Amino acid sequence: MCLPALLDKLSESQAILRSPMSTTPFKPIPNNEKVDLARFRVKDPVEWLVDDVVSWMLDVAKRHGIPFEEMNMHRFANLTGQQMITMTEQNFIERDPIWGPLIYNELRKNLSEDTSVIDEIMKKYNTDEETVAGTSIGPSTSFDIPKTHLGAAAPSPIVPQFQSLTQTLNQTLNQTLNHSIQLNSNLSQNLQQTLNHSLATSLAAGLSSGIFCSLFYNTRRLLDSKLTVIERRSIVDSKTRKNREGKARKRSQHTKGNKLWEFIRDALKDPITCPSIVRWEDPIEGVFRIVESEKLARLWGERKNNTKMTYEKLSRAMRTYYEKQILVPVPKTGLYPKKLVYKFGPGAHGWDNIKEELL
DNA sequence: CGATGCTTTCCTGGTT
DNA sequence: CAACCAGGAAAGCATC
Repeated sequence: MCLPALLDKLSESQAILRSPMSTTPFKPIPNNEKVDLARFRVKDPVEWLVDDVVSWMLDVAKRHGIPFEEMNMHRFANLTGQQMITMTEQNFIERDPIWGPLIYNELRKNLSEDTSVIDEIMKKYNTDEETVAGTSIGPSTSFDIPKTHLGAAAPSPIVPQFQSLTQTLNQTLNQTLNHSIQLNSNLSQNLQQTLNHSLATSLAAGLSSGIFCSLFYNTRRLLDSKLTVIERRSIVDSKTRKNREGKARKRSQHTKGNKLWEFIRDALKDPITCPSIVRWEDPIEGVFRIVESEKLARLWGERKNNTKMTYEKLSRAMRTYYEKQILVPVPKTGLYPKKLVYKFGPGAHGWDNIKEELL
């Protein structure tokens, strides 16, 4: 995230507000530092990052002829779309007494039908979170999950599928979290299994991706709030791995994070490249597909400053990962396309978001 | 400066 | 037939 860069943009935005939004996409390099002021247009509000929120607000200001400096932009500049969706009109007014209602209404306009359900859930989530915020965050052995979080709530318009899902998730979470108190070393794995379970269940229930994103996001926040410092430390300690002889592992080489599989993993997280160039086929299993092979090769070449990179060469490098189990063969189940599909293996890490955030 | 790890390049042959 | 896959061999390059 590069808020300073955004604020720099804001200071230049007299010009931005006068001229039409640029429709020229930025060079699709993952993790680049540029701020695409039009990117929010191609995303659902629920997917907006902090940059997107600010871009959107600039757009609102422009459309309504509001001098952007009159908006309390800084009061919104640390919010993601997901967080913004959870806010009430009053929350908007608190942040900007003058333009709050307008910004609130503009956001409502952006939300699709699906998000009315998300909204309902998130409102409930917020209520609970305020309660949680008032309690001690210190070490605790209680992992009680607020009932209203996960479905056993007062009557609501939430669809039956969702209620069923959230009940399942509630049970699984409680089981896993309580079990993890005794088995700290397995905490990370358990959490991951829990989330995988929730994902599998939601997919099985045929829920829309919007609802799933909301659920997944809530679950992550919930788990985060429940993890104690001690537990986090135990996870970090477990990262200090040793080899089979018990000796400390040699410090890894090529620490620049410039490995091909990391580049692809990061491309799968970047809305600039995913799903247009690479996309998940099955995020639970780590199965992904290369959509635009030559474009991906070009991007990889740019990253390595090698204009001669081709997909043939990139794929050869990919195949060397089978030995190290960074990639593993894609199951021939017929579920996936036969070409351009790969699967992350135990040697790869960080492709699972929850794992990434916890470690 | 050598060892090491990670590609990169080239290649042959097979599959879709 | 083009595009992709599999993997051997060797070279290149950055880092330790």
